[in-house]
Amino acid sequence: MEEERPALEPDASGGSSWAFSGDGAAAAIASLEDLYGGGGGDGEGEIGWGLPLGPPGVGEEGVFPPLLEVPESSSGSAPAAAAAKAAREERSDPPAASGDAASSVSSEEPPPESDEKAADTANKTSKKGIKRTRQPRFAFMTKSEIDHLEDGYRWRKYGQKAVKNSPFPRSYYRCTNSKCTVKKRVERSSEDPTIVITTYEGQHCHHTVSYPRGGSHLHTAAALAAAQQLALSAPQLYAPPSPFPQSPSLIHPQQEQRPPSLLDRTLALPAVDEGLLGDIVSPATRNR
DNA sequence: CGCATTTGACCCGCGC
DNA sequence: GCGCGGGTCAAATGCG
Repeated sequence: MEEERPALEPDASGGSSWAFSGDGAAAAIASLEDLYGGGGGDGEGEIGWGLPLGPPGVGEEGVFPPLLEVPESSSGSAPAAAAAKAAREERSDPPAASGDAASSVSSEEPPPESDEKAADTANKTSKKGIKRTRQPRFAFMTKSEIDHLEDGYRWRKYGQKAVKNSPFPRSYYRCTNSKCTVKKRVERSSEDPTIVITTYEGQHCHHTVSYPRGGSHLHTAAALAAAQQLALSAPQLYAPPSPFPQSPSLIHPQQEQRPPSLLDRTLALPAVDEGLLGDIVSPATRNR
């Protein structure tokens, strides 16, 4: 099985390092989808998988900037939490500032029915009749020992929940920037505890901070952020009218002298509206 | 003192 | 109609 060597090959350099080959990307993802492959994926919104486009330079680390993001519109079922979230989000969401970025994002998503629903829900609660903007999501799979990877932004944890079918809890983070409505979910793969799945939701309406905490493992995580920005500006994926503050400097974070034991590779996954893991896997890939 | 994290409770939509 | 699962809030606590 040499030719079909596992996409992920533990590197001898640290045990947490993985060798990666072009084709491996797909395989890696395949394996992951195998982990979450729940089945039930129709070829709805076909999504491609991000392949390692980064130069071999970062290969050792395994940073894969390219990422996919999925329009939630394709999924017929609106996330239950979404509506609920919607109702609450406005609660204290300063549409003023976020409106800048959020609005641009919202323009790409169909506010229609889901919004209607949300509105309906919001209506019930009254005083919350504000339309909520659904932000695109980006999921990344990173092989790391730590859950919360530094990505150049400051996050505040606002919740943690146990995930069904997974011994690992899911953590919810929110950008500390009051004007930023970006959220992040972090959870570990139940199948492979060494893999951390990070899902970003929304776009930062500000630049990264200067790593106040000494951003150690910032390299890959930063790539995620960069990739996120890239994806947003990628015409073929999405073309938000308002460009977000890109951080070119993050695109090649290899300069970071990464800490001893951290992620070694990151895969970009499309996160669908339906959920995290189960949906992260592209239906197309699932079908394979 | 301010900020971040932790943890339990609550809310909501969906599926059965 | 009920139960389940997901997501968020808010009070309490700890740390720098």
